[in-house]
Amino acid sequence: MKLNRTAVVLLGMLTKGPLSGYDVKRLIQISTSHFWNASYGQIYPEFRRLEQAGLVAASPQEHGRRARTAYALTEAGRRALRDWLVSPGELELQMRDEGLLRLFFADQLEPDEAIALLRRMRALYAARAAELRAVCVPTAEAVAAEDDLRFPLLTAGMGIELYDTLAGWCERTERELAAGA
Amino acid sequence: MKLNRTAVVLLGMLTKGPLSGYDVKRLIQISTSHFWNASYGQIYPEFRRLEQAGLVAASPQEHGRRARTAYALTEAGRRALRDWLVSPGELELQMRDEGLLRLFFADQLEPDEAIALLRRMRALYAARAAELRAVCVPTAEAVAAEDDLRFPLLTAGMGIELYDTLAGWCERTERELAAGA
DNA sequence: GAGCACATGTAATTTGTTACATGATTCC
DNA sequence: GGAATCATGTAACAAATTACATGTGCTC
Repeated sequence: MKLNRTAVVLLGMLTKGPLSGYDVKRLIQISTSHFWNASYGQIYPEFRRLEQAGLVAASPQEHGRRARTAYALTEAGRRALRDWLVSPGELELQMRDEGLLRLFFADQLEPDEAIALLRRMRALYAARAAELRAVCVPTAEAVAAEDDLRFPLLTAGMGIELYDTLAGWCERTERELAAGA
Repeated sequence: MKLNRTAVVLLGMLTKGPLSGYDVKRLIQISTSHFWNASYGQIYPEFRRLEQAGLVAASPQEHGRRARTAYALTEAGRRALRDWLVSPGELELQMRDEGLLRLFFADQLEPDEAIALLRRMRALYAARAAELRAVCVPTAEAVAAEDDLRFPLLTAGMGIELYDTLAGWCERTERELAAGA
């Protein structure tokens, strides 16, 4: 079975223990969403496909009176994940930044409108950096105890550096534009 | 008519003059693709929708003996673009970085495999930075002459800074992991 | 007992990629 | 004249978002 990226995220999240679709979505939100996101509409169907392929095992549970399905990684699933992690080929790398898209066409705007746009962008980057900082604090403590959050902490750190860089660039560019106008 | 992002890219590219689908694709490749991409499968159908909405006007041309359709921005199109550029709401911001995704789950890897991954990532970031530098050189000269490439040059500069930051982070992290192992 | 956050999922739609088909032009 | 590249487009498919439907438990 050829793994798509959603499948990879699901399998990867299960390496720490069984999870439901909802659990995974919540984990993604605070961790990988900054570089790879997935919605319910992808998660639940993908779990079923993975089960059919034998890469995860469903274990129906009770949650109040409501049905709930948690999935556990199988040995085949763990192997498939490892194989994917070391597979060769182009690493997909793609960004969608509506702020930059607007800025690219900003010669259609008045100077003050362009500056206002840069401020909006900066606020967004700063907010993302703050989010990541918020999840990093408890994570850093947990890493001291056990080591398996090391790489999540690393990627979060990269995100912080990235967003800080972007916010800084906006600030400088705001000043440049203000001076030029 | 509600503009989707592909429509915005098309209208924006036309502000400098009439273009065919192929022309636009080529322009996107060397400019916006770093923060907003579009494929032929989106471009050609979107041009037809924009024409039906009266935001662009088709002018069939000869290109050798082969048919070729170039589109020009109409006044309505220019207005729609401007309206979108100043419209409020969340700015979409999303990244898909397969390298980071792999790194996030790298506790499933051997230390040297993780380091090899970081090297692959760094090579990719460096290549992207180099691409952007290559288009910046001629652009910077053109800006000196006329001013309407100012914002494209600005966004390219941001891209360079971004990719340089990421490449630098990889290099540092490679060293850290090597020391820790 | 009304409202809200938590929780689980599906269906419809939109968006985006990939593979294909075709022809013209250029360079060797 | 053969291969590579430029050029124009469509159709099939895959991926992703959004809106919806439903129920539970908590708090005011």
